[in-house]
Amino acid sequence: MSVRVTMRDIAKEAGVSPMTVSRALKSDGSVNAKTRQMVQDVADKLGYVYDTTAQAFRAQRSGFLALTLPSINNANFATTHKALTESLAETDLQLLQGITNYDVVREEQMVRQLLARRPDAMILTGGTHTDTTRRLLESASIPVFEIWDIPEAPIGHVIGFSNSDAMGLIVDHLAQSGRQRLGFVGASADTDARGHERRLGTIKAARERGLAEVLDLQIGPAPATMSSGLELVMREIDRIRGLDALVCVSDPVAFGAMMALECLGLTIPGDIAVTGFGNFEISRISRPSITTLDVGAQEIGTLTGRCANEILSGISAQDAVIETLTPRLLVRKTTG
Amino acid sequence: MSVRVTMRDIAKEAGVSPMTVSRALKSDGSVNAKTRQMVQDVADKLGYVYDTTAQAFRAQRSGFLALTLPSINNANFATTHKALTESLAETDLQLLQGITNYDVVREEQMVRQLLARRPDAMILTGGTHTDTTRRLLESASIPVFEIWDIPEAPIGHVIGFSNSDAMGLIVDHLAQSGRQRLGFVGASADTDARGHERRLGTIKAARERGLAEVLDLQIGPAPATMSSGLELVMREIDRIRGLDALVCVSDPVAFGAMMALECLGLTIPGDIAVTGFGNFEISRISRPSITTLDVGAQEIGTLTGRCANEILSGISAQDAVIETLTPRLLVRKTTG
DNA sequence: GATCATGTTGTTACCGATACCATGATACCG
DNA sequence: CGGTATCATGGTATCGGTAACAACATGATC
Repeated sequence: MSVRVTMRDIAKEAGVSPMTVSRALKSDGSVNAKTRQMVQDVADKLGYVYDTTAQAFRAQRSGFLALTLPSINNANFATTHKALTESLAETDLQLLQGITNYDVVREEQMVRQLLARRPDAMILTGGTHTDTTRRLLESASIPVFEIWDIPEAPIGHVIGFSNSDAMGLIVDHLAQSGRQRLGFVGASADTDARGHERRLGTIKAARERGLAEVLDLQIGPAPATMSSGLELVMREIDRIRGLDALVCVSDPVAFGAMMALECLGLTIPGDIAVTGFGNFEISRISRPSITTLDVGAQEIGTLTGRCANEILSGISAQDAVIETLTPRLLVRKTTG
Repeated sequence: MSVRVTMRDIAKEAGVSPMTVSRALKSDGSVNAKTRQMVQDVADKLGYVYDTTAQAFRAQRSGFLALTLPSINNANFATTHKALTESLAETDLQLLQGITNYDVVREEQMVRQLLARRPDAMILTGGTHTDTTRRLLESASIPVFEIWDIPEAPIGHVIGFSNSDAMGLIVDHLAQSGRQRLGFVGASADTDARGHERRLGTIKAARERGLAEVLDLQIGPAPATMSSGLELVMREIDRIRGLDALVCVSDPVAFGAMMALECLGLTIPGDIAVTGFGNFEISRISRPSITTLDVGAQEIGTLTGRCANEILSGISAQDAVIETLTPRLLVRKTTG
């Protein structure tokens, strides 16, 4: 059984031409019902498996939708991935993904590797890329989607939200509940462009609302995890004691920070408020539950999938889609 | 720029044959250094991107490593995925994944779709499959790996651990610390074969150690999440009050359950012990930290990647590899 | 009976990269 | 100087499915 069965084999066995086999298996209406059934039976008998590689090659259309993600180990991106997969379920598109580890150089490598598979479209998580990446994508002449961000210079379609503006909602809420001295906890600027946008947004919003200068607390290179939030608080507790709110770049970081704060005897939200980002499950379940932003990770995936499918199937025009989502503030127990 | 550049185009522009272009770009030693450089320059100038689809078609070898995962939104599988990706980084193998949603019928669809891409090997998470899936894989005559489980009837290679035996470690520990009346929290049997193995293992171990019959607490269909752990405790609190240990199918479930228990006024581990499974980050960071099992999710990925690469590159023989890992008990604060 | 529409099947060429073999050029040997 | 090894390059065929067109049979229509 080590040789593979092709349509030619089926054709020989069934006594028809390969073309008829092709038509029969594709349920092309132009083939006689009896012939189709016979071909189908022979195919089953021989254990035939369709060869998408050959079809993709011939049609010059791979059926792949390429996707880059910073990390697979992040519930937010996983949600987008899941929604994307589901909104593609009815189509013949298949996801082909590359993990960039929050690194634009690695992203470039992945884009190169993905483009070599001739995807029908490319979805990039994030709006920061190397020049070469941009060049590669432009000359690939396929639809490009940038999601999860609003890039300054979009390559093609955009489905995301402003990380900077989003922080305004959080800072507003903190200011309204009387907090004045904020600290921001996030990964280093060069490893997490998205997180850095949140940092800048927090600083800007605090300034606009007349709060004290934001204390910048950096936890090292991305990804920012529960552990990094916990360790940062342990390390910087002296400076943190002077604050009345800790704005965290994500929910896991907020949770880690909260565990450390409680361990050190501070009460939440009494002594200090804590906010997260992303509406991860932990923020709803933890005690106290964490005030956070829902950015519509699922909606991003669903919209992107639908939009990509419409463009690729020619239903909608190729005009650049710019879809700006508005994050939703979820006030919970960590901000009193 | 909408037509794609092929080796033929480069050949014409560089005044050589397509064959020479192929050799030059592949750094085949048999092409003159000066010619190679010239070809390379022309390729760069034209913005050429190699076509892996054509290469795969010609070579009858796709370079794909197909992988099925029950869920993308699970830190344990994500860890395996990451380790697998990393151990493949040096090779020319590319992961092609399908999400099964803990459903063997969906797995069959995914396997069919993945096989049509002619992968060089197939990695299945789990050891429970439909008959058709087994048949498809057998006639595909490629190396098959089943990971994360020890299947009763392996299809090919196996890299996993016994979910049933693993629970013995937890039950032992609970028994030694004086717990007698255990409850098991997990998804319904038919949606999570792996979780069900853990249920059976717990029941078996409790029986062998002379503990009370295990109370079976089912949270509905997989996946088992923090929310489902929390909701189950809220719903079943009356029966749970009679227990002195809650054995959970995973760390997130344990965390959710713990939050609910505390909310209802029970102390952990004073009133009731709680255990998790999988050594998710939450189990180390939460307060109290959660006693759990580390099953070597990373090691599974690394081993599988290395093994697949060795077999595919002909370094090692095709003999069936059966690699049984031994989970490691991590005693933390939820079991006093 | 000739003409034409319709339904079904077959033939040929092609997608892009490359294995295989052939060929020409150069170097080196006795 | 003829013969042969070595190096560099080219020509051709091929992988599996399918678009485009051709061919044929059948039945309907005038």
